[in-house]
Formats: sequence, structure tokens, C-alpha cells
Amino acid sequence: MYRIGEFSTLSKTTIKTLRYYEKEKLLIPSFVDEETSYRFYETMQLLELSKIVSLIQIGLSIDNIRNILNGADLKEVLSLRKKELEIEMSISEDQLSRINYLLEGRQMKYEVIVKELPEYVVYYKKGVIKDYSAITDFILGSAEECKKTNPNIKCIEPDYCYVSYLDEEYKERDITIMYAQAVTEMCVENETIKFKKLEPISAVCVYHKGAYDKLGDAYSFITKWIEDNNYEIIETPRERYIDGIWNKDNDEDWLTEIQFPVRKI
Amino acid sequence: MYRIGEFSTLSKTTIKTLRYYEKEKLLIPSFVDEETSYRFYETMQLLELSKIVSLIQIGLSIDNIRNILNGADLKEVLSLRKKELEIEMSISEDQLSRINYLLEGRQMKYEVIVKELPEYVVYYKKGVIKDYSAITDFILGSAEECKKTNPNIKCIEPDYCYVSYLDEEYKERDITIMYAQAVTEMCVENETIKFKKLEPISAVCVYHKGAYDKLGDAYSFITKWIEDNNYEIIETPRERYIDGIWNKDNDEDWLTEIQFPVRKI
DNA sequence: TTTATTATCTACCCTAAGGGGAGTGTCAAT
DNA sequence: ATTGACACTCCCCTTAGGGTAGATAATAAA
Repeated sequence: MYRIGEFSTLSKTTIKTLRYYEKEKLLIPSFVDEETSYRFYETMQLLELSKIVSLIQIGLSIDNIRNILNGADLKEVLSLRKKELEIEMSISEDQLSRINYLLEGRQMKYEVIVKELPEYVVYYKKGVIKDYSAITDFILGSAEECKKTNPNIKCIEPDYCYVSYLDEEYKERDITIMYAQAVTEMCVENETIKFKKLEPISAVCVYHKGAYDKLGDAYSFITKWIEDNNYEIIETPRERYIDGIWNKDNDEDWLTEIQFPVRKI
Repeated sequence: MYRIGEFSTLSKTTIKTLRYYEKEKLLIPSFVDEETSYRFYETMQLLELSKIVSLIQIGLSIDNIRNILNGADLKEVLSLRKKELEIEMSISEDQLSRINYLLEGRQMKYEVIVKELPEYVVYYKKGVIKDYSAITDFILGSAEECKKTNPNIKCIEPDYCYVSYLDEEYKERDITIMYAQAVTEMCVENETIKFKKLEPISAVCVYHKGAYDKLGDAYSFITKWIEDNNYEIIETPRERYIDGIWNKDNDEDWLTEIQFPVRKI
């Protein structure tokens, strides 16, 4: 019969931990003096404790360990923990590759974040524009054409709309684009305006501040980032206009988000 | 100017989190109505938040992020986080290999735990015994011989003593062994009793319950475990007698701990 | 035997990054 | 004026124990 301090030294477990395991009903001292409340342990409890510690060391929670001690299926619990661990490890690898990327000295010119985009219902219009300056007109035109057949259509709050570039190569003239605007429900289509549902996806995103002439930098930055961090692009990127000529006079205040739908390789 | 709900949807960040970031002084709303306490955010704060989220996503703590925003050296913080991550990943790998080991269906006959052993000062005696039954006499003899030259020597509390087998091969007769007993300080040596200091080490340990005839199982189990989990033995194993013939009549109650000094490969 | 020191007890508060809910106040539309 | 949606603050909760305070118990020294 050892008092808690000796037992603690024998088992290399702190007194706090021993008391905690008693409270959690993992390891009950074999005798407790009713008058003094002193705990007394026997050598055989080193075996019990050793089992608990070995389970702790593979990262199981107190709850899981208690269940195992009460007869739960060890392999089942271990399999769950294994899945957890695999997820943890892939997150760690992800973080490590991002850190290495930043440590390689590239300017953190853009902050890259990965988001989960929800499902959206959008109306969209495809078309060809002469050059980039025509985008605004194309967007305004789309909205009007949609209102023709659907005068009561409602956009979601807050707004979600974007432009995608459908050309295979980079072009400065005769650019094929698609404009999509999230709405509350599917409505009537016409020749130019169609509807579709966008599935939820992950997207690597950056915000671009300022005029559009430097958007190219953001694109090359983000595509490089995606390669370096082991993601794979699964859809055409979306250019999402948050602030622009329509509400900010100074082009330094314009704000655009670029979203690249991706999947982890 | 967006209210918190809209800003939350725009940034895909929960309202709770936005309020928490304000409390932690990471992201202060650009305007707070003094009467209603309503928070108002501007689009430019999406950029600030995006920076914060990107730092969160690489696993930095709120404190670290606040320091970075206040001008701390980003690379330094990232390097520290990188080291942390590498440690986390090696722990995860360790846990995973242990889980796989258990899932492969081997009986969890012994619970393996890894301990850090502290520094010990010991007296020790090397010798050859006829067979295993002579161990007890060897141990008692050693203690007496030590008392001869050091009548006042004190063992540490709680006791730590062990036997190591020094033969290169497994033998059943004429076994070379060493008995070591931890004491409070270095004392006078004589022909048979020497002193030395044991450095702190890591050890893979199992408890063995019962008579000594099945100790071999424990040894083969633990050595296999060490190989499978990428450790390397750096010293001869220690057999530590906790309960035995001297205090327990029934050999089923004997308890022995086997400690293998190891290093992670 | 008395005193001094050490060991142990319970009880309470603390961690990181928010989540959940109660109770109350505000805004816009009907 | 009322209703429903939205926002506010305040408080408690999460893991696996750590830290400390004040009280009592056991042991060692005088």
C-alpha cells in the first residue's frame, strides 16, 4: 500500500493526474481512509495505470479510455482515432507547406485563405466582350435581360456574383466571359439568361485591392500557391467584385476577390 | 458599412468569432454605434480579416497573430510554429504506428509505455550466477557487501533497483549479470561494489505480472514493439523487481517492470 | 512530548478559441 | 402597433490537468 506521493514516483505520474483519474473513474485507489481521505494504492494498480497511460500516449481521450475499460471494442475506438490522426496529419502537412512557402521569402503580397463555398442558385449569361473595359456594361446588361423575363427575381443577401473567363488562353480582346449572379430560386430562362445550381466546393481565395490592371499578379500568385501547396484546380476561377466603380470613386478603394475552386491532391 | 450578420456572411466567419476577434483586438469594427452597441464593418476589413484567417489557417495562436499585426517579425514567428508543427507531426506518426501495431491483431498482452527516467546514482555489482534461481542471493549479497564499506549508505525513496544481463547471447546457466541499486550519493568503492551515475534517458517499459518463467514473452514482445515503432535500444534492458518472493507469497502477485533504454530513430 | 517540516486533503480558478443559450434591446416591414 | 429577424451582453461550457490557498495528517527533529 503506497500513499499517493510514493505511487506517483513509482509510476512517474503526477499526483494531480492520479486524483484526476480517480475523479474520472479511470483508476480508483484500492483503499481510501475514511477519516483522513488519504488515498492508498497497491502495486497491482501500476498495471492498470500502465494500461491507461499507454492509451493516453496514443492520443485517446479520457472518455474513450473509460469506455474501453468498461468493455467497449478496442479496435473500433482505435480505428476512429486512426482516422482522426490521419486528418490531423494532413492538416499539419498543409500548414507546414504554407509556412515553408512564406519562409521562402516571397512577399506576403496576398493573403491566401481556403474557404468552403456553399451551394448557390445562380442565373448566368455567357458572351464575348471586346476588351476588359466592357465588363461593367456586360454585367448591367445581364441584369436587365434577366429582369425582362423575371421582373420579380431576387438576389440573395448579401450579394454573391462573379465573372469567369472561359477562353483557354489569355486574351486582351474578344474575351469570352460568363457572369453569374446568385438568386433566391430558379426562374424562367430566356435566350441569353440561364439558371443553374452550383455545388458546394472549397476555394482558394485572395482579395485584390485596387484597379484591375494588376489583377494578373493576383492570378499568377494564386496559381503558383495552389501548385506549391498541393491543391488542384477543379473549375474556372471566379472574379468577385465587391467594391468598384459603382460605389467607389477612387480606384484604390476597389476590392475584388478571386476564388479558385480546388481540391486537395 | 455592413452589420455584423452581413459581414459574417461575406467573410464566411461566424458572428461569435468576429466578436471574439474584437475582444482580442485583432479586428476592431470601423464603427460602433454608442447607443445600440451595434458593430459596423467596411469592405476593407475583409482584407484585414483575410490576413487574420490566413494566419489562423497555418495554426498560429491569437496571441501570435496579434503580435504579428503589431509589427513582430513574421519569419521568426513562422519558424517557431514550424518547429512546433514538426514536433506535432512526429508525435502523430508515433501514435499512428502504435495504433497500427494494435490493430494488426496482436494481443495487447503487455501495455507499452514510454517514460523519461531521471538521473540516478547507483552502486552496482557485476558477477556470474549459476542459474536464474540464484538472482535473489546475488542481490542480497550485493547489499551486504556494500554495507561493509558503507554502513550508513541510504537508498532513495521510493526504491529503484534493477538487474541487467550482460551476456551477448541468451543463457540459462553461468549468467553474467549486474545488479544496480539507486542511492542518495556516491560512497566508497571496494573490490566488488562500484558506483556510477546513470544519465537521464527515455525507456520503453512494460510491467510483467506473475512468476519469472514467462519474462521471456515480455522481452520478445517489447523488442518487437521497439522495432515496429522505430525506436532503437541504446543500453542493456533493466529488470526492475517491484513485488516478489520477499513480500508476496503467491507468485501470481509478483510484479516486475522491464525497462529498455531507447532513442527514437 | 513538543515542535517543525513535509505530505496530503478539498476547493476554487485557470488554460484556447470560441460555441450555446438566456434574457433583453433594435430595426424594418406590415 | 405589432411582428419577426437581427443584435447586444452576460454567463457557463469544452480538455486534461496545473496552480495555489487554507486546513489537516504524518513523520522527523529537538
